[in-house]
Amino acid sequence: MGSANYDSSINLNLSIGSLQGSDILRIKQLHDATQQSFHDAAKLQKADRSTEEMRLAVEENGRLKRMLAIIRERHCALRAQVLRLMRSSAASSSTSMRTSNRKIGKQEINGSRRVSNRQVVEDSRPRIVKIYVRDGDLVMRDGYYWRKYGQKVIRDNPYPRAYFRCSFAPLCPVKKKVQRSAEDKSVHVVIYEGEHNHVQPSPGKPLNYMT
DNA sequence: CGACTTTGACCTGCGC
DNA sequence: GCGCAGGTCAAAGTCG
Ligand SMILES: [Zn+2]
Repeated sequence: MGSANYDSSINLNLSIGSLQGSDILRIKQLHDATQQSFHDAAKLQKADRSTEEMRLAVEENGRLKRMLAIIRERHCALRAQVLRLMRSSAASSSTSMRTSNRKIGKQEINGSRRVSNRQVVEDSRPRIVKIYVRDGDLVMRDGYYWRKYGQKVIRDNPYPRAYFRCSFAPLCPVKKKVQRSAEDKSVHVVIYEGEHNHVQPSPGKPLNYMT
């Protein structure tokens, strides 16, 4: 069931400002543990196919599933918190500008893997948050409900840009644009615009997804 | 049947 | 004013 290359689909590297503390570390550890367990489970299933082992594997699978759900929920919560933080810190943008407004930590392609991930390019009054999210094929859940209301092909970009509106509250003015990076297909550029006027719906439950 | 996508048409700001 | 590019509308379609 679980595949050995599962790690490619869960790639939570949240590195933002000063928030990359113990939370991310903990999630990473959980993730690694899950990965290890997936490996073990796969090995078990392949090694011998006695029903006892099978039962154990199924049991393990259930536990792992639960663990994964927890991880996902925490990841979702963390991401929402990051968004909130960015928005609230954007409110006090009078004297102290943030770090370099341009490129913060782009990609340091030195050895093998790029570590770039999320960066804020926040600017302007009406709370615009731009996020570069890289996560293979993990569904992008940010804890809100979105209704798609348009899609356009942007010049010099082979991939279309999708327009979403927050549909949790009918009066919520928040909009969201999603578009893929021209070069790296695994990078989505998400632009949040506006501020929610309602509480966040239950995080981690059924939400929309897109690829 | 209601909520959401899809998709072409329509609108708008901007440079020429 | 015209044309283009980006943003939005809304009718028709899809799904549970
Ligand atoms: Zn909202």
